[in-house]
Amino acid sequence: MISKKIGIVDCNNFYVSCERVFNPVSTGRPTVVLSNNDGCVIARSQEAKDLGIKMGEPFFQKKEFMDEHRFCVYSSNYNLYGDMSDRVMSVIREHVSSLEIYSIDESFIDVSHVEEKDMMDFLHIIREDVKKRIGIPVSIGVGPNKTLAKLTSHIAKQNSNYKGVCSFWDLEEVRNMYYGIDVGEVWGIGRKWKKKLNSIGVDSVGQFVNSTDGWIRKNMSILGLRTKYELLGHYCNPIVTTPKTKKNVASARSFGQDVDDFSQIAEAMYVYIQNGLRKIKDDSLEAKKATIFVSGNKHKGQTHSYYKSVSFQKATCDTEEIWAQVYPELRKLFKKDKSYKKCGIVFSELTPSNQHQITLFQSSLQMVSPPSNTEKKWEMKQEFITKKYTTKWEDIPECFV
DNA sequence: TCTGGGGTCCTAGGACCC
DNA sequence: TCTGGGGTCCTAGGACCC
Repeated sequence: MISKKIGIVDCNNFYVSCERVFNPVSTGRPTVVLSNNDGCVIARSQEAKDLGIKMGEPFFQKKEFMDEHRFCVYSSNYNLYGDMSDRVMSVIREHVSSLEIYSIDESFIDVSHVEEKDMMDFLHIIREDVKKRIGIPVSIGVGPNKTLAKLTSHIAKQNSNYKGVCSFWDLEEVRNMYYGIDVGEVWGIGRKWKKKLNSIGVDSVGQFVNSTDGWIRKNMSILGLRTKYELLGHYCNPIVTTPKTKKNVASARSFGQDVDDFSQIAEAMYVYIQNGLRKIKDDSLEAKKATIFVSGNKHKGQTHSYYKSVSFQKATCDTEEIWAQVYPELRKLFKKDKSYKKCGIVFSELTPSNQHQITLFQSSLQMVSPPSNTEKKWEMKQEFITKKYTTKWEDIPECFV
């Protein structure tokens, strides 16, 4: 069997790095990017991490601290990050034959053709090219499979001597290193499984790979077992270069404040439907089913959450057609004596838009007019949003020489 | 005042059929 | 009417990822 060489290219502190390309003032200063509604921290610069800011920490709890330490704070700007991501990926693609975009800031690459002795040089070239042309720093880890590529890139980040790139084949005594790495660092082992493993005395990667197949299979399903075998060097999880067709498309948001007025919810839902449909149309898809939901503010102990699925007669991506069927259900879900913090829609049973099923009995739909504009209490808070530097003409930075 | 959003996969259990 | 086993399909829930 020819062994594979798989790499993971990972943008460092991606959202922060994107902001810094256009706001160099934040370079060197502790910097964070906030989730929608400026709710919690979802990206941190190294300086912010060093000051103890945690991933997912509520912003309002740290605001004062951040003011004191002269933080740069940004609302998330997904137009910018999405476009910067596309640019990073296309530079990487120039260097490899096979690339899987795994998330907005990560891609797996197949580098099986590169000799082990040449690997580090090869990785440095990619890293420098992305930095030079796009301005985004990346880390790269390479190993015999995805799980080990991820673990190797973790090792690279822990130790600055690696200068952001690390090859499994340059590491000595890998299996011994496993005893020094927390099992929770492994890709595929999350909080719950880590806790379960700890409870039987398994704390390190080394101990995990020595756990029995039976226990892992029973407690962590086939996925946990696959992770163990990848840590042992097997190749179980192939690179997927053609993007998988989506199975679900969701559009949901928390409101800027609690809302108890049906017209507000209806307007928000209408906007989210349009939002979701835009994503569906971009992929040339249509939906046969949609699930709408409304829910209370869980941080105020409100646990109410109501949802309802609607199956359409035929797959569609027509806003009015969907609204006509969703609106009456939304009306029924809404309870007058409750307040709500979030609503949304998940489209499922997606099919390519050119495959039209002929419907024999098309019942006529009672169209429902779109909601009229309200004062938009539901709109999300974005106090620190930057411009669409790369995707909107008016926002393109000017350069004075 | 203020606590994100969008995905995938696997499994157990219920419904239903023969 | 009662009784049993096995197969398939669907869904909700739970785990994971970023």
